[in-house]
Amino acid sequence: MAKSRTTKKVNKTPGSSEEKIKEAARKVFTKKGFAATRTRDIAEEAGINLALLNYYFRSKEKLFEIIMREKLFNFFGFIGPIINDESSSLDTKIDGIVAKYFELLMDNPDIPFFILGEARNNPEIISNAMPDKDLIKNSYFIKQVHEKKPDQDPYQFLLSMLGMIIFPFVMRPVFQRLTNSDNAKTLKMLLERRALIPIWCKALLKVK
Amino acid sequence: MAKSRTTKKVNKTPGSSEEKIKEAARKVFTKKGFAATRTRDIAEEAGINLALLNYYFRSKEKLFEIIMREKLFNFFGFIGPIINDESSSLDTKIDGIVAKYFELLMDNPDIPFFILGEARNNPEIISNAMPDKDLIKNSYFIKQVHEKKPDQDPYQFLLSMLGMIIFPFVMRPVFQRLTNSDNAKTLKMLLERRALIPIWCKALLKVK
DNA sequence: GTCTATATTGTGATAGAC
DNA sequence: GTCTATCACAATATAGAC
Repeated sequence: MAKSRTTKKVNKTPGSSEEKIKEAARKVFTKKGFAATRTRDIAEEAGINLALLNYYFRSKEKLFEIIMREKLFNFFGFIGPIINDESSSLDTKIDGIVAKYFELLMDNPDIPFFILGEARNNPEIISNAMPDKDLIKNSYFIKQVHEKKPDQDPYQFLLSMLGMIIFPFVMRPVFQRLTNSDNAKTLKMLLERRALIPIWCKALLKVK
Repeated sequence: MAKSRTTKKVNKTPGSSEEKIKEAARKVFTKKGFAATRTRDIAEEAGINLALLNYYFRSKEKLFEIIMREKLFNFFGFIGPIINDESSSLDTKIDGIVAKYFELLMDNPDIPFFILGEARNNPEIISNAMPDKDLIKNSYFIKQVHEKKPDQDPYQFLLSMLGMIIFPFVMRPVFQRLTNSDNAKTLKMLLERRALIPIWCKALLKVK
C-alpha cells in the first residue's frame, strides 16, 4: 500500500525488503559461496518471501554480482588512499595496511575466501568488478618497495605481507582443528599477530 | 566379459573405469569444490557413463569423501617425517618443508583451496579424515620453534611460513589479474620465491 | 509490494536390458 | 561391467491473486 505522503520512501532504507535481502545475501553468499547457496537460504535469512528476491533482483546471478562488486570494492578499494599516499614512508604504509586489513578481517573474516573462491570459477569477475584494475600495479607503494629492494620483484614482498595477514583468517577452521584451539584462543593469537606482522614485514625488507 | 584367465584383473589398474572415475573426481572436485561439481562433469571427464559412477561409489558424497581423505593425507601426512625428525635442526626443517610444499603445490595448486573451502562448510571433515589429528600440535618442529622464541606463540611463526608458501597459490587467479601477469611470469615469480622463503623464515626467527 | 501456487529446469540416483 | 532410459526431488524462476 504505502501510498500516503508520510510513509512514501525511496526504499533503500535499512528496514526495506530490498535492503534486507541484500544484507542476507551478503551473509549467506560470503559464508557458503555461490554454488552452495540456495535462494531459499537467503529468503529465509532475510525473513521475506522467496518470490520477492526475484522481484527485486531478477535472478540469483544478478544478486550475486551486486554483492561481489561490493565486496571487491571493500577489499581492494579502501587501501587505495594508503598505498598511493606519496607523502608517507614505506614503514608507515605497512603499519596502515596491516591495521586496516585486520580491522576489516576481524569483522568480515569470510571476505578473502569468498573473493578467492569465486575468482577461481570465474576469473573475469575480478577484471570486471574491480574498482580500478591497475590500482596495485601502479601504486606508489609498489614503487617504494622496488626502490628499497631493486634486485627483487616487489610482488614477492607484497605476497608475503598479504599472506601473513590474510592466510590465518582463510585457514582458521582448519587451524583450530589442527591446534585444538577454541575461538577465544584464536582471537588472542590474532590480536598478538596484528602487532607482530608490521615488525616482521620491516624485517623482511632488511634481509641481506 | 573378462572371464578368461589372461584378462582377469583386480581392476585397480590405471586404465580401469573405477580408477578413471577417481582420477576425474580428483580433478573436478579439487577445481570446483563439492557443491559446484556435478556428477555428470565427473563422468564426462572420465569418459564413462554416469550410471557407472553410482555403480562403483554409491553416491557423490561417498566419492567425495574418498578424494578428500586422499588429499588430506597428501597435504598433511607427507610432512610428518620432516617435522618429527629429532635429529635435524630447525633450519633444516624449514628448508625441507618449503621444498616439499613447493614440489607438491607446483603439481597440485588447487589442493589448499579445496581443503580450506570444504573445511568451511564442514569442519568436522578435518578431524575425521586427518591421518593424525595432533600431528602438528605434538610435532618436534613446534617444540623447536618454541625453544627458539620462548616468549612467542610458535603458531605465529608456522602461520607466517605457511602463509608465505601457500597464499600465492591460493591467490594466483586474482594475483594474475591484479598484476597483469601471464602464466610464464607467475611461474618465474614462484621459482624465485621458493629460494626466498627459507631465507625470510630464518630472518623471522631472528627478529628482536 | 507481497504473497501462494505452479511451471521449469537441473541433477543425483536407479531399474533393467545387454 | 556398461549402457539407455527414466524417476524423484530439489532449486530457480514466474504467473497471477490480493
